[in-house]
Amino acid sequence: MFTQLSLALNSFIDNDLGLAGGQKNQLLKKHKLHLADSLDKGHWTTNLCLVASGLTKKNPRELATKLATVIQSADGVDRVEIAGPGFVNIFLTQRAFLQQVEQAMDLIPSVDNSLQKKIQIEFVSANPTGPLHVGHGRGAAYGDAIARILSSLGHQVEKEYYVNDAGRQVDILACSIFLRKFSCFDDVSFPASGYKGSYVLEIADSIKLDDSAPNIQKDQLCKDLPEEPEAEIDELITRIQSSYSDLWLVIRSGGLAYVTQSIKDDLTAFKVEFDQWFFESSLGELSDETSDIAKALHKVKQEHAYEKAGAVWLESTKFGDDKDRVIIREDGRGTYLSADLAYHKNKLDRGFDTIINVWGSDHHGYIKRIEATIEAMGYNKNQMQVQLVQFANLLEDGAKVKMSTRSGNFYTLKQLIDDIGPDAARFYYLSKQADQHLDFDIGVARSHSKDNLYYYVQYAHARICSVQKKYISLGHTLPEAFKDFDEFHACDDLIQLALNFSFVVQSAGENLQPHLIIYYLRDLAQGFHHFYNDTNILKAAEQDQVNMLRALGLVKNVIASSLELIGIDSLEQM
RNA sequence: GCGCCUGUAGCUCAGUUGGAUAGAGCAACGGUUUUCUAAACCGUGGGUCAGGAGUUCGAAUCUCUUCAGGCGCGCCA
Repeated sequence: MFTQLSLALNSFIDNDLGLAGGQKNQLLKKHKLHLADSLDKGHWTTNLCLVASGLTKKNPRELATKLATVIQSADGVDRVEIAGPGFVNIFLTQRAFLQQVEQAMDLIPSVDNSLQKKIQIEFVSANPTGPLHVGHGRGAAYGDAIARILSSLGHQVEKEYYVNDAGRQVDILACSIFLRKFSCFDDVSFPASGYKGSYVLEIADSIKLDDSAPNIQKDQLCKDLPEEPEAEIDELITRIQSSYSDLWLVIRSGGLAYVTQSIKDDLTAFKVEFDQWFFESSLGELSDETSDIAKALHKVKQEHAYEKAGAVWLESTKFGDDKDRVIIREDGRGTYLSADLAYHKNKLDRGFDTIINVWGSDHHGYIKRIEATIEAMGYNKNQMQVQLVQFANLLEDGAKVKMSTRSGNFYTLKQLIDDIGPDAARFYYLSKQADQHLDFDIGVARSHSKDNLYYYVQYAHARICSVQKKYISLGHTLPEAFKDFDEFHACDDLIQLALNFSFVVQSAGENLQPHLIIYYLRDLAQGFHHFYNDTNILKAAEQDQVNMLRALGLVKNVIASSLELIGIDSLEQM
């Protein structure tokens, strides 16, 4: 129906408005044809005449009168009303209205071939230095949801995790494991900047050494250390690397492998699977001229960099950054930015139309910088889109759950999943726009009470399943089409809501906002519960039963599909 | 100081590419079950959309400004 009505609108635009090309394009872009939010405004409604009146300087209601006659002649249109300042409300015949349900079976229309894009989404990308905590869960749920939504719309989507395995943080982890494995410190004197979580001990235990126990000179290693924590840990790393180089490498790679695997396991439990794990180390060494990182730096150094105080600076201010940035340190090592620059070059060279970076919102100051490096390398910064995800406050019965990483004592994502299940967790992570603060109350998520929106939605699905079962047990088969439906009105509101599904998905995809689906689910579930309480389906006239079951079949599919788009399984019974 | 984000009902938030009387959940109060799952439903009260000015046929939405809050501003990652 949408297509037919669009055609009618277009013919009106072409034949009756007499607009020049530029104005016409503006009109095509700005006007809307959408499902009415309430049936007393018709089934479909358009603001075309209001927008057109601004461009043609004609009275919107006069335009509407003309448009009404054009639409009136379209197939399936019962009547047309002009409302308010010039809205055109379109009422379909009941037959045409319900036939939309049959057409809606193909629930999500793919975008046109010409608009299909190759998209890469990079998300989570937490440092491999410990288990994922609940803060990471939101990024995981968000990235995975937009990946599902975009691919359902017909885009080609690849999910990637960037593993920072080359930096100092991993050295600190390796050092912490080393110190634990050989009990170099007690709990009190353990270096303040080391990782102190109990998982470090687990890793230490898991690493089996081939040789007989190595002889570690603890006194030598631990004496005369600097007071300052950062300097202390750096000094320890240096000493271990030089005195026990083979052992260091074994522990470092073993620790990294262990943590990476545990992150993968946690994500699997959360139903997030990545297509690609990209290791920072694969970009190579700066000293190796053939490496990706050396080549990328070479490229920007030629035109957009200079030397100052022994370091190499990128002229990022030329590309809108606040200040220039160091890319090669005084001591010759690269900065984090240099690795990221090479990583983004690598991503863009892989031929994606769009790369989406999902970052914690504390990184927002970094956006301009990375955009500048992308432009400095000669790419278009608009190919990259950064989506910020704000950290979630975890509450338990109204009180904040402590998340101290320093002590190593924190609520992990795995614990959350074990506690309330991956589905409820995903649901609540996505229940608010990603770049805004979220208060996530575990008590509510766990409860089986009416404050729990997750169960409210699932209950609607389960209730439909239950009615269907009962209906089948009475000897019927589920209808696949409406029957003699010209006068069937019992499910009008519900159907109107369900038909909106494909528009919601499109909007969620265009704006990268999965929370729109959550709110849609709530509205749809509400519409269903309302109908269900109002109507005794299995006591209705037989003809109506068939049609109700048909309508509920649509609603059930829409709920299940919506949930699937955010990575949640629908419940058949509760 | 500079930059980004936020301010909507008692609370938590939708609605922000300008559209029709600003919505929902919770909380409060009052109802609904011999009936397909009451994890549900119905009703009542509750708002200067932070304040002010502007643009427009029309502003919670756009512009300017004031106030309040959050975050970011390393040769860290």
